[in-house]
Amino acid sequence: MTLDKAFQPESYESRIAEKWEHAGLFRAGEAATTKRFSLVIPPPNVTGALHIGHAFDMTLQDIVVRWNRMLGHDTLWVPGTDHAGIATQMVVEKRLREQGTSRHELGRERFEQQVWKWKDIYRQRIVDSLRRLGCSCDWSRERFTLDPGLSRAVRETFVRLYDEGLIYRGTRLINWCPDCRTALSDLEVDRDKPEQGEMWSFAYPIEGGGEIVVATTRPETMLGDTAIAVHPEDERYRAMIGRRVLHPFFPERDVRVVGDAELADPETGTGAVKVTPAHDPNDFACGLRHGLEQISIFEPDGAVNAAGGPFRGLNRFEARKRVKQALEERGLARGTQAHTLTPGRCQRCRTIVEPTISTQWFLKMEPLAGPALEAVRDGRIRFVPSSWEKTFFHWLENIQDWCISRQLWWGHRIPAWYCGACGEVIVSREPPQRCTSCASGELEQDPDVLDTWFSSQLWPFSVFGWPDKTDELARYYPTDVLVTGFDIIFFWVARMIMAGLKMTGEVPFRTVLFHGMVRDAAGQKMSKTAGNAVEPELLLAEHGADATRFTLAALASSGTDLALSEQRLTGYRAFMNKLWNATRFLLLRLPADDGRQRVTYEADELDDLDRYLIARYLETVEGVDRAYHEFRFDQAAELLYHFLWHTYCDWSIELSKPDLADRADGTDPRRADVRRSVLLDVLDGALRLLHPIAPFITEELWQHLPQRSHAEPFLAASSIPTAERQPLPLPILDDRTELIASFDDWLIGPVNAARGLRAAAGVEPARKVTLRLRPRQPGGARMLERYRDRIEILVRAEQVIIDEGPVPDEPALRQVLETVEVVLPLSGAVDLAKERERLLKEKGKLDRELAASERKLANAKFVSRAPAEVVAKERERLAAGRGRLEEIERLLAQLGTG
RNA sequence: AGGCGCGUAGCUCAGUGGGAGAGCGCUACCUUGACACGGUAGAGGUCGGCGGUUCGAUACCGCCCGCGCCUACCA
Repeated sequence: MTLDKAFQPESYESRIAEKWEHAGLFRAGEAATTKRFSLVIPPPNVTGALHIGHAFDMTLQDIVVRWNRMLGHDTLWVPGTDHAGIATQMVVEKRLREQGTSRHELGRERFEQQVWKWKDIYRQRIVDSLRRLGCSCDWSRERFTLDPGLSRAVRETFVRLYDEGLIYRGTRLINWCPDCRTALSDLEVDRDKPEQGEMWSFAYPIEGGGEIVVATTRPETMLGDTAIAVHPEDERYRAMIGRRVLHPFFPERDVRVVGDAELADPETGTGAVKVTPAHDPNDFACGLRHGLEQISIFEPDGAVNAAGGPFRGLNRFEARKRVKQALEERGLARGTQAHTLTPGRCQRCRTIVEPTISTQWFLKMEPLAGPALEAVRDGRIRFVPSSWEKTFFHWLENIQDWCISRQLWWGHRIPAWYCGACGEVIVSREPPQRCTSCASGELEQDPDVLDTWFSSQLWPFSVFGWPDKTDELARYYPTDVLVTGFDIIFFWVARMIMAGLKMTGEVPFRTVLFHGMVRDAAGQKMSKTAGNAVEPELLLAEHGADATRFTLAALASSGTDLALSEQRLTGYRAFMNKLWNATRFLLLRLPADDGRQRVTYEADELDDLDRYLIARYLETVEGVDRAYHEFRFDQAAELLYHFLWHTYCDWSIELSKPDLADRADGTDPRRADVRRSVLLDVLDGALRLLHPIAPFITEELWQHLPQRSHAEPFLAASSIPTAERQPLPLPILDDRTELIASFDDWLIGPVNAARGLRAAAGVEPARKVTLRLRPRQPGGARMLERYRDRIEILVRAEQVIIDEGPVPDEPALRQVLETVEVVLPLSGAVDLAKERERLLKEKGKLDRELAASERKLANAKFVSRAPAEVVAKERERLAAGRGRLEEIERLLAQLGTG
């Protein structure tokens, strides 16, 4: 059972995914554990395939999920998808257009069938991608927002909120998309780039003489003007208040000058504002204040309606031209000025939104916002990072009612019926048979559907069967954590909190982990139109799921956006290959046949290297454990990368090679067995630690390791080492700090110095050298003696002389460490000038450091006010530095004379 | 306009009141029996600027500059 020479993720990932699923590892409720851990997936839209942002979000979730599962919790991750009303309807309509038909031609029922087909295809693709990414969801609990159960939750919520008076039907100014032909909520209106426009002025003649000049960016709306507003204190216009102006196209219309301190600002423009109550939010409010007539001038598609008289039938932009033209012809144009403005655009189709008076369903938000604010303020819900709380508070404190009805065919139909006989509105969980008021059977259901987010906000409990009091709901709700992007903090997170508190009386989750957005290598937003979007499927195919996940985890630092680059991916792919080969090395060094177990060993059998490796491992366990606790996946990834590549491969494996080599000489077989077992146990532990981030490769490699027991058939279902609990029989060393320091001082330091000298002298890598080590501390010779053999290997020395005697005057390169003077004698000539330069550089650096130390210690305030240990440390630094300086000066003197 | 965040090596980013780190990239050398998706050694930074607090500031505070995001407004 050996491994391929290079790691090839495609050779095992799908096999492992199947094994996991077949074994039912991710089904919650199977383990009889007391503590449970649950979360719900932010359901991807069935609009299309998974994008890289999803892959990132899902990777973070799966890390949390796998980590919890390995902690022994009954872990449930509920997967599912979202119907995404407007977005999905749009893509399907686009498809229909390409096929030369339309939803209107098909009719509602057949159109809905088409969308369901679309949904089936993309749900499958999404689910496949999630599996491929390694997501350990409980697939037996997959949900879709239009499932019967979830639809029932939507109706239940609607009826309850209606009965309480929180949901109401009203005629108000709403955001209308003339292209999608539906109402939008405030959040679905984007204001992106400022655009160049004009401020165009024209005059309204005043009845009885004179004129009043107004400026506007939308001249066409003057067709719906019903007043001119001026500031009541504005001297220029005060006398005109109450006067009638003559509408150029509708002279019979009663348009008057009104005084309105809120709308009119004397500083802006001419100080006089035209008022179009039916097509502007501020004008609408002004209209209510003054009882103005609201004249809607557009059809749902944005064309001018009958109220526009001669301009009827023109679209908004054509109408603008023609209105301007007509006003010019009448001599009423009064000039133009360049003006930048940022029009509101439909989030989905980018069409400029038309504020329109319309009858829609609304949800009162203020009564819901209070408890949500409270839940975050008092810590029942924790935001990570907490900086998002302010944003959340600000939005909820200024919240507006939510327009929840949409003029779409794809979504949850509004559970309201209208009586054709008496006009009664009946809101009901189930379709009513007769009018509750007049008993007529002539009932018609509201044709509209609800905003998608109305159902999404119920997701954390609707997936568990709410409103029924199911066992699942009792066990897994409230969920523990929600992992999502900050871009939907208002759309989704805030609304879930409000809905959860309102409908269940409990918070929907205890912690919200916000992450940033995935950008391209240059830090630019990814978009299909810009052509810089990365398909997760391609990444998985090219680098494997683990390298992709590891990259995303490593870049996921505290909620900020991340720049994903190909270089990063290849780098971490190389790491996976390194890990693969380290395991391969161990497996190749195992006894050929029956002895493929890890022997048990006693703590006193461990040598210095075993103990050093274990010490570093335990250090890593603690760091990674802390990082997972704090959702710092970047730190976990970094610690594991460093430990596995550098500590484990570069030092431990390299130093172990002689012990594990097939040698007929007197190598102690017991020693080799112990070393192998330690290496295997530490690797086993490291694979466990890494598993939440890189599940496939760790599972594959772990399956190849000789197991300590068969109690844990899968790594995915095994336990993870923590600061408190070690699943492997490694000793908890209590002298870790000393072990590590000793290794660094007497082995790693001298080896690095000697290698540096080799390189400085230009010694060919293959050439063996003699190395002289002169301990500079008491007991140093004994320490060096301990590491002599290992130093010999790593420095490629044929001889290591540990020398406490007087300094031999030989041609050599030297480096003075705090603990050791490392001497590389050279049989050939030493380039004296070069060596002098090297030592001078070292001396220069030391001089600067010593000067700084001396200055500090000469400062009476430092000595008296700084903590004693800081002062002591500084004194030590000074003493050690002086010692080194003396040595270097001695060497320089020697060079000068020699 | 208000709010939030960022500015540290060529790039992407960690980090801490007590002489700055990582990954990648770069340079030189090396096909050594786990791995060239590799190894060894190196170069590279007045931690955005100016003030303040402090014995000591890259870190804390204030102001400024630059960048990004969010909310609001935009006759």
